[in-house]
Amino acid sequence: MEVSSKYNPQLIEDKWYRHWMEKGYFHSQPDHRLPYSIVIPPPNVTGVLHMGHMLNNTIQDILIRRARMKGFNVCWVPGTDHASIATEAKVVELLQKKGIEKKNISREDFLKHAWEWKEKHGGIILQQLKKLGVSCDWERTRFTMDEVLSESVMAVFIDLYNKGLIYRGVRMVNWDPKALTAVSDEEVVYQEVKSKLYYVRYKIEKSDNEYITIATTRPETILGDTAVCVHPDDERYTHLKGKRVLVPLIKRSVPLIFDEYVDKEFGTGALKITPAHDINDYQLGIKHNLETVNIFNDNGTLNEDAQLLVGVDRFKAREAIVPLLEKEGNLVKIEDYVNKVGFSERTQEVIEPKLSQQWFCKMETLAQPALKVVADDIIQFFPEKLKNVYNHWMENVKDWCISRQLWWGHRIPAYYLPNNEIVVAASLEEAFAIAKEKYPDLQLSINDLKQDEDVLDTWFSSWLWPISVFDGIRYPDNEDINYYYPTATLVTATDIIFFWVARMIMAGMEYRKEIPFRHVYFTGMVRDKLRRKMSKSLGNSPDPIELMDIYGADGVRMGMLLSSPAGNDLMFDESLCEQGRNFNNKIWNALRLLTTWKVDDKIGVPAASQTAAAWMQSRLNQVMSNIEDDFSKYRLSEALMNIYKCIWDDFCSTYLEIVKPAYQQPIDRTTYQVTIDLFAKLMQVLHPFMPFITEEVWHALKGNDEGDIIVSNMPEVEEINLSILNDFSFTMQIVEQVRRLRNEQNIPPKESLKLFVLSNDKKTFYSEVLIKLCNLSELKEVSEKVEDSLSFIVQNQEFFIPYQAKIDKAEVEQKLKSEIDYTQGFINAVNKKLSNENFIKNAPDKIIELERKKLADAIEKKRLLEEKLNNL
RNA sequence: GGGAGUUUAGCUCAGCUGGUUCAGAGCAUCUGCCUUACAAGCAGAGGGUCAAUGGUUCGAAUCCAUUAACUCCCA
Repeated sequence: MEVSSKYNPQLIEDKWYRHWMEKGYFHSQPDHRLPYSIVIPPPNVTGVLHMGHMLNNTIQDILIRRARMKGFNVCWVPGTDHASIATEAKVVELLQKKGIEKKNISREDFLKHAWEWKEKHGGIILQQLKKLGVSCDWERTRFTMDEVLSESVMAVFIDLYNKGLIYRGVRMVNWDPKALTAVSDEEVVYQEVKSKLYYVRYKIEKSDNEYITIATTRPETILGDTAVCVHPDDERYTHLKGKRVLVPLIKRSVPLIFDEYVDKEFGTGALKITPAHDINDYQLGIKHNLETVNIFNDNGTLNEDAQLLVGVDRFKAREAIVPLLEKEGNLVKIEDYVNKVGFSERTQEVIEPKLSQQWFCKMETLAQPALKVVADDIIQFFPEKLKNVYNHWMENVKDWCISRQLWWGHRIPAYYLPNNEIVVAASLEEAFAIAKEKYPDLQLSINDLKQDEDVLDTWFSSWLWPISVFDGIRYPDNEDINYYYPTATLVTATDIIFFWVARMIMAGMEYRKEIPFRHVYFTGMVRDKLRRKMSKSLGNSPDPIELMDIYGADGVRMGMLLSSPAGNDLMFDESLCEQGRNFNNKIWNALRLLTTWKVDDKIGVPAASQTAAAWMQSRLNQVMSNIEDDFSKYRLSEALMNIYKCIWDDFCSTYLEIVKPAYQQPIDRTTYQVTIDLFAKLMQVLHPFMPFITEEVWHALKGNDEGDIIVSNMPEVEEINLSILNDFSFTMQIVEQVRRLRNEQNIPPKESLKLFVLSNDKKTFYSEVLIKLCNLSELKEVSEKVEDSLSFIVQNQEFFIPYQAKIDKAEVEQKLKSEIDYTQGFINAVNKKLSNENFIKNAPDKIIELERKKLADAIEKKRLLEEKLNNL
C-alpha cells in the first residue's frame, strides 16, 4: 500500500473525534471507580476561541485523558458563563444597529433579544474547542443562567442575606459611565496616562488678598469641592488654622482642614477635597464631617449641582473649565504629569468613583476557612509562589460589590415594600407571603412589591460553578455532587485568582464544608514572541482554527505546551507548532517503516535486535517513571519533552536503526512483535498530549480488535535495568566517536570499517550494536596499539580504526595538548581539594571517595593522551 | 508608595534540601549528507565569568546581604 511520506492530520482528526463521541467515551456516570473530575473555567458567551483558551484547555485535556487511561472515572464538565456586562453591551450594540434604543424597550423585551443572541452565538467557543480534541462530557454542558444554576444563585443570595453576610449600603463604587453600572474593584485596570497637573489658587475667606494654591489632575471636580486639606505639620500653612477658603468660580465657602493623609511633598502640599468623586476624599469627608456634593450624572456629564457647565461631559468640562479659571485669574500654572487612571475592564471607559446604593457581600468570615485550606496545603497551588499573592489579598479582603445596574443576569431577589422595608425571597409570591406575615398592618397586595432592578455580578454565579454544575446547592446530597466533588484540578489563568479562584474556595467551604478542588494549576498569559499580550487590537494573535488547519490539532497542542511551565507566560511562536507538526511526521514515518517490513517466521532473532529490545524496554520504563514524576509536579512540558525525546531519539534514531533489516530483507517474528508493542506503548504515553495521531497509529499497529487507545490502560512502569542502560550508553558513546571520525575524514556511511579495542580493564559494550550502527566489517580486541589508524578514547578505553587518514598533524597535536592542559588543570583542582584538611574533615565520605576516583580517572586519561601525543 | 517574583547558550526554559567533568534540554546556528521510513529528514560540531558586588563555607548557579534591570499584584 502506498502511504504518503507526509502526515496529513486533516484526514484523521475529525474521524476520531466523531468515533470517540459515538462511543460515548467522554460521558461519565458515578460508579464504583475513583472519580477524577474537572470543571472547565467557563468561557464567556461573547467570546471566540483565542490562544489562552487553547492553552488552558489543552492542559485540562491532557490531565483528563491521562486520568482516564489510568482507570479513573473521568468527568470534565464544559460550559459557558453569561458575562453580564460584555453580553449586555453586545446586545445593546446589536439593537442600536436595528435602530432600537435600550431605554425605549422593556426589560422583558430586552431579555428576549439577549437570549436570542445567546442561542445564536453563545455556543461557538465550545464548538471550536472540539477541533482541539477536548474530551469534555458534552451531555453535562452547563450555562450559568440555566434554571438549575440560576436557582442555585438565588438560594445562595437568600442564604447569605439571612446570615447577614449580604447587605445593602451606600458606598463609593467604581462607576462605569459607559456601561452605566458599578463594577467591582477587581474589574478596574489601572494604567499610566499622560495628563496634566493644574495649579489653582483658592482665596482665603475674609482675607484681603491671600490665596492657597492646590494641585489637581481633575479641575472639573473643583465644582464639587467641599474642603481644602493640608498636613498638620506643614509650616507653610499653620497660620491658616481655622480659616475657610472660597472655591473658585462658584465661590462656595469651604473649611480648610488638617490631616496627615496629605503628602507635603506632592504639588503644593495643599489638596482639594471632593468627597463625592474620590475614594480617599470620601474617607476624609467622613472623618471631618464634610458636605458631599455630587456633580455628575450617571453618564459622566455634569449635573445641576455643578452649577457651571451643566450637561457637559467630564472630559470636555476639564478642558472648558481652564479658560474660566484663567479668566478669573486663579489658574497658576499647568504642568505635564503622568498618573495612573482606572479603566473599566469591560468597556475601557475611565472609571468614575461614585457614591451609590449597592449590594455588598461581606468577605471576612468567608475568607477565614479559605485562607486556612491553602495555608495548610489542603489545596495546592502550582506554582506554589502564588500562595503569597492569594494570602495577601485574602488577608486584606474587602467587601464585594455584587450588584450591577444591568438587565442581563440574575436579577437580585430583593423586593421593596411601600414602607421601604426589604424582603428577600426566591420569588415574588414567596416575598409577598413573607411580607404579609411580617407586616400584617400594611394590607399589602402583591403589586405593592417592587423587585430590585439590578442583577448580580457574573462572578456571583461563577463562584458556585464547581458545586452548581453538579446541582449541589439545590440538592446537597445528590449522587453527582457526592461522587464528583471535590474536583481534582482547576486549570486557570493567574489574573483571575481573586475574581474566581479565591471566591470558589470560599463558596466551597461555606456550602460543602469542603474544598472545591485539590490542585490549582495556573497558566500564564499567552504573549507573542516580542512579549506583547496577544490582543485583537494589536492583531498579533493567530487564529487558532487556522493554526489547527495548518499544523493539525496535535501539532498545535504540542506548540502550546512546549514552553509553558505552570505560572509562566508563554511566548507563543508559530514555529513551535511547526515543531509539533514535524514530530507528528516523524511518528508517521516510523509507522510507514513498520508497514514495509515482511515478517519471516524462519529467521532467528539477531543479537543486536535482542539487545536493542532489552535496552529500549528499560529505557521506556525509565522515561515513564520520569514522566510520572513530572505529572506529580505538573511539569507538563517536561513530560512532553521526555516522551518526545524517547520517541525521536531513542526509538526512531537508535532502536529502529538497530532492528531495521537490510533493504528488502525480512524481519524475524519476535523483533517485529516487540517493535509493535514498544511503539504502541509509546503511543499510549503520548496519547494525552497528542490524541489524534496516537489513536490512528494505535489502530494501524493493532488493528481494530483491541479497542481504542483513548480508553486503553496506561502502561505501568516495570523494571529498569540500570546496567543495561549504562552499558548501552557507553556503546552509543563509541558509536558517536566512530561517526565523528567518519564525518571528519569524509568516509561515506556505506564504506565499512574495522574497529579494534585495546584490551585493558575493559568496560562492557554491545559489539553487535556497534557492528550494526557503525557499519563494521570487523571488531576485535588487540593487545597493542594499531599503527596507521584513527584512534579515540571513550571513558579511558582506547579504540582504533585502521585507516589511511588525511590528518593535519599540527592541528591534532594542538588539540591533544589543550586537552592535556585541561586535564592537568582538573587534576590540580582535585588535588588541591583532597589535600585540604578541612575538606577531608568535613566532607562526607562518599564525596571524598568520588573525588579520589575523579583524580585516578583523570590521571589515567592524561596518561593516555600523552601516549597518543608521543605516537604522532 | 507597599508587596511579590524574575535574571543561566542567539531564543524559550530545566537545574530539588550547597558536593560526580555541573554548567544542561529543546529550538535556532554551523559543517557534511537526497544513506530506500522521514530534507517536516540523517550524522556531527560550536556556543554560557550562571545579572553585578560582597559575604558564609573545605566547597556556591544553588545559602545570605547590597545593587541594577525587567515583570506582576495591591494602593
